[in-house]
Amino acid sequence: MATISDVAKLTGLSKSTVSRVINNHPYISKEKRKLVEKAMDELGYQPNPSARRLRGQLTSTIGVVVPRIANPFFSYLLASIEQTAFQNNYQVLMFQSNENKEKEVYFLNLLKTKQVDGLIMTAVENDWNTIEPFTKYGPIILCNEYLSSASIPMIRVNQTKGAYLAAKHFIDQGHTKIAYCTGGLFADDGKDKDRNKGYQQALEEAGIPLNPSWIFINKHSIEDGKKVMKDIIELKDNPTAIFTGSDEIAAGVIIQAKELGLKVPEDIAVIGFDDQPSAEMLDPKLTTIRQPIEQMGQKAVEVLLSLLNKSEPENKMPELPVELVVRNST
Amino acid sequence: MATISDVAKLTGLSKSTVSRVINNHPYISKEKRKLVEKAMDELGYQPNPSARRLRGQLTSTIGVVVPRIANPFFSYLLASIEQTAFQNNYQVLMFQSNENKEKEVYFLNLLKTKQVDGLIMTAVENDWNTIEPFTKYGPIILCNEYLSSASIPMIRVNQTKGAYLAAKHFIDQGHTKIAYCTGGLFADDGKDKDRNKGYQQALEEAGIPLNPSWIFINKHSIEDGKKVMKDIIELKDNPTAIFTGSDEIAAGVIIQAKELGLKVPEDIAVIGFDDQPSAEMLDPKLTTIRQPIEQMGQKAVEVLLSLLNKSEPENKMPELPVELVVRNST
DNA sequence: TTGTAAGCGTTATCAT
DNA sequence: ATGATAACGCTTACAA
Repeated sequence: MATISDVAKLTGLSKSTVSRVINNHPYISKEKRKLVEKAMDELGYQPNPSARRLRGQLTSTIGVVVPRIANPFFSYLLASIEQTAFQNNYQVLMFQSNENKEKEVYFLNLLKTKQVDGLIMTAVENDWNTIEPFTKYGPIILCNEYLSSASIPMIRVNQTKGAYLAAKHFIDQGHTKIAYCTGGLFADDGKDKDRNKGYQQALEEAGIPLNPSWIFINKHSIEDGKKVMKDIIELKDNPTAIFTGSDEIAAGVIIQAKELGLKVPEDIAVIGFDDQPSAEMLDPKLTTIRQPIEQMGQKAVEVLLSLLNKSEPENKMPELPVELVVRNST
Repeated sequence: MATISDVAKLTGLSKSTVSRVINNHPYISKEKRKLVEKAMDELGYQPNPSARRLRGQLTSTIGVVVPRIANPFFSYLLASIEQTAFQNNYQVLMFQSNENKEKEVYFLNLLKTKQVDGLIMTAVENDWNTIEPFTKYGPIILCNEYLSSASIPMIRVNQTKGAYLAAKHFIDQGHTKIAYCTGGLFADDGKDKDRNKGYQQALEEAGIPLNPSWIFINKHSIEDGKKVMKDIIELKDNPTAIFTGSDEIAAGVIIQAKELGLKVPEDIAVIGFDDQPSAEMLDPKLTTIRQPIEQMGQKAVEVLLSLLNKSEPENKMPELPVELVVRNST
């Protein structure tokens, strides 16, 4: 590996001059610049990032925490983040928290040791009190996640509107018995409160009372979706429509419904959330709420980088738009 | 951030002694060791990885190159790699090549600058001559990818057997007109030659001649699958079965077949490759070849780490088993 | 415009 | 068993 000294030696100049060329400092004669550039090329020279980092200069790596990368939502988000980061000459250190608090803390420590310059968290497991102390070592931002107690940038979509659109769509179609799944609890705080609010709001506007036996909490996977459908059919009073928290749950619901001999949407209408490729694979194709995943990742990187460059981002709390995509499950 | 000097100062010992404690050197009195450990704890000391790296010591990051992380196959693979790496105290720097040769070279350079200690490539864009020179900076291994000209470890599944099983399954069901999709070319070398071989072998054994108009090359996505199905229906002589190169292509084929009013498997039987969650979402559920993705990622990390520790891995070229999963599309 | 030298946090070598 | 010191590759005062 060629070092800066090799370049200096080859050109007969000092390390400082070479460094200045590398870092695009002003006040360098054109001829020496050319000379240095030629030498760097010849030697295949690349600055050593560890040295730069140690010296307190250049930042180049951002960390991204996802719960599980195999979840398509997060893999799409990561794809967008990596791409945007790369365009800005940043690399991405990727972690799965696996919904494990200790692992999350381990990652946060990487900020402390400057392994990463900043952190994008797409989900958080610990509470804010645990995370807050790490913010003094580097910027941490939330993307997709929401923490009401935190005061750091959060990139998110208008979840309330998403849930509202879904419920409203059902109501417009004449449904009044509308079930609801959430990944968290049906409570007034927590990350799902916005969606809960949207759902409630639409019902309220239409004068439809809430039926607690149609609310399903802590649902995430395809299997959960199947289970929900099984539970629904056991109810005395069956809902005619269900708004699931994700396309995955929706998939489970639809698969199970068909297995039970039910017709979608005639017997039960289904709306998902995310608009993943699987939405098109399902039969009937899934009506769902589209999240602007690509935009979310892009925005997250932009905000983080502007924080790293000490310039305040224009908007630290952008709220990205959601959209109802009507297909055949409603 | 506390440094080693802070610890030295607090204990009244030298940096050397502290360093020895950190690195578990022998010949340290129990009492000083305790003393140092206590101080490190108090200060919340963490060794600075950049410094260690610069000093040519400790390694802790592996790089993983995938084509597109949003592709479920690769997101599952990455999930497994990250998890295994974490269990071994390694971090994962993740890159998407986006099938771009230059970006790939950029990543390879990270090995040169010791940003990553080793590299797992799950697909390669450049040819071996371009990649080979980088192997002198650190171990590079292939996982899922195969390069006949290379002599580095390759973790892969028995692709030949996978394709053979699929074709054989069709034949056993009485099919003789069996179409085939590949991500590459239908040639004697290249990454898909093993699958091509398996397909041909099964046909040959059954005395079925190859029909070139049923061979589709360079197929990858759902859209490609739809296109293939459209092309098939235009043929004078229609195949009755198709072995696609991935579950994604299979999804496209099935979706399009239904749109064209064809019944799967009655009018056309379909087999995918991978066994992704989407295989269960499709209607009919997809018969497919299951790859042991989790095992692949795990094995890849194990081999890479043993290379990093200079110990030869027991088996540098493991070939993992595939399996036919019969569902309703055949 | 260019060069000299100090220092970032570690660990290895050489003393003691 | 412990300590002093140099070196890893880089950037940045400061000097010239």
